[in-house]
Amino acid sequence: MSSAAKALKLLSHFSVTRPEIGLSQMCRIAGRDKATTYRHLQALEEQGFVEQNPATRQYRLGPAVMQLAQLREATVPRKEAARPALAALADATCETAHVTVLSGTTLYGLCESYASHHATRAVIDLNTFPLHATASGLCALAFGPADLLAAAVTDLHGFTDRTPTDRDDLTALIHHTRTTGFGRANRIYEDEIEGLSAPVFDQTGHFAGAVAVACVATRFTPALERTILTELTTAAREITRNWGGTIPDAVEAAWASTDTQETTLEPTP
Amino acid sequence: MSSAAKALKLLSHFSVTRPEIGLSQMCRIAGRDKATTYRHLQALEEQGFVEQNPATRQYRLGPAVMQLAQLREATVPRKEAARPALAALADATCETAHVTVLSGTTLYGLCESYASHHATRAVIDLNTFPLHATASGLCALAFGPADLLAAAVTDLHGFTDRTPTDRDDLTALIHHTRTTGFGRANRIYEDEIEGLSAPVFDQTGHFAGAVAVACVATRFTPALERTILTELTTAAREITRNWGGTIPDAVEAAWASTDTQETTLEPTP
DNA sequence: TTAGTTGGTTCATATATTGAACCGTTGGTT
DNA sequence: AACCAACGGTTCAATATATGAACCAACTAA
Repeated sequence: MSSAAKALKLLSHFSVTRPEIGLSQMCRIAGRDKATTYRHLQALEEQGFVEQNPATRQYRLGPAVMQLAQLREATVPRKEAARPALAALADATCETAHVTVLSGTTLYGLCESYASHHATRAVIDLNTFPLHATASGLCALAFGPADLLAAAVTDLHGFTDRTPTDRDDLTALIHHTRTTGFGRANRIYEDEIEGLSAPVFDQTGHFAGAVAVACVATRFTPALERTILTELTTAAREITRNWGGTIPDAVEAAWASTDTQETTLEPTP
Repeated sequence: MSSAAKALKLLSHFSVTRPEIGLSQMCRIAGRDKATTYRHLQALEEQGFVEQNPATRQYRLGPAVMQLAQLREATVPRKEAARPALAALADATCETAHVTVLSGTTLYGLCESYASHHATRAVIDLNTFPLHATASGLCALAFGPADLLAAAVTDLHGFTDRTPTDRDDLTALIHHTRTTGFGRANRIYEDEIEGLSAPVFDQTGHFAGAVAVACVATRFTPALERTILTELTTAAREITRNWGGTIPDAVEAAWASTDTQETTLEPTP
């Protein structure tokens, strides 16, 4: 791995639950030498990607990322074009909704929308979504470029005892995703969360990302599932349109067949 | 310079007017070797900081920055806390308003607000603001940490024939900024733009950034200047409050004295 | 005092970066 | 069609650059 990549990777260790990280702590998290980590953080700080909290000396993300994000959104407006549909989705399902975007073989979170209805919510605290263990990831594998599967199987980490940890389990889930048009993560990432997702496409005609609902498992009923699936198709269509794409016929057909069945297919991984 | 820093620097060459950059073009802009640039772009792409436009093969900012920005804003909410005041400022002055934040010795743009009133507007297309040649920069030099001046004088690039290009001219402008409480960039960055700025402070009690108005020079009248100065103080106070800081007495005093004078001091650089 | 943190620094070692020269394509011109 | 220039991408020897064990100084808790 290039030195630049190593430095960049440090940024991925920040999260909502750990927004500030000290030098020693970062060494442990990243598993690298202290001197190296320090120099990398210095380089990042020089460019404004991190800054030190003057009170605690801990590092946190810097202002440069704000500016780059503004520019990215001005160049490729994805977030703004997804937000209304996402809010409507969260509102209609009373559960947490989010959108992911694919770049290369990595699935990034773009934005979330939390429903105000329930006190307990699914909180999205992921920077990159594991392809094999999330509903969005399954969508990517099912509808995205073929090389994703190869990337995914290099690390089939088991998050719960239902996580698909070998290639056959995973391909079964992918197949299910393709035939129904929905990604389904029934407690395969977290024990308490049921995830459902639908693919989104952009102007190139290729898979661009996914829109998903993360539902607290205890609230998950067949009725809610039907609602989520219906609303997911609406949201996926709207976001796809806003991103300048169209839903492929195969996906629309899959959705149509699932709608008529109105049954919960629950494949055992 | 570290290899990581070199790679990071590539990102700063993207701008609103140049959102996509090809490999060869990037080599020319960055003044580095093609192989090196290519590897750096690869590393950046691997981490999602850039992506290739599939149609043109040109590179543009990637989705990872969106996510980092979301996290940064969740950690240190600056943008959201500045936006309303900024919009009000742009609205009241009918000119372009923006907010900058200081990190280390670099002044970054945080957000802009454009007034809908006029067809010709000042467009903010800067990623980092030169300290010696912008109103915000002068605020930083006047009210920020002492080491900024040393950093500024290392590159006193002359943007217009009014840009202060030696240390004495610059210190005179800084002094003027300190006594009036406003940064003033009368055609020292662009010939057609008059800039006025006021400092903003955060919970550490130190200078955190500046709020500024960039006014098309032909519209700049003493009456408009008075309006801008008044609105600037309002905006600076509100943003400072939202950022958890307080305006130092010295600055408030400077503003008060400037208000009563109501004269246009125009120092010749 | 001691022992264990922390953020930050040094320097010899050797590993990872560098750039000139090199491909194969593409798109426009003659 | 042949040509040329510019493009994105690749190779490999030379060496500049990253690396990490050991080392500070400051701080905290026991």
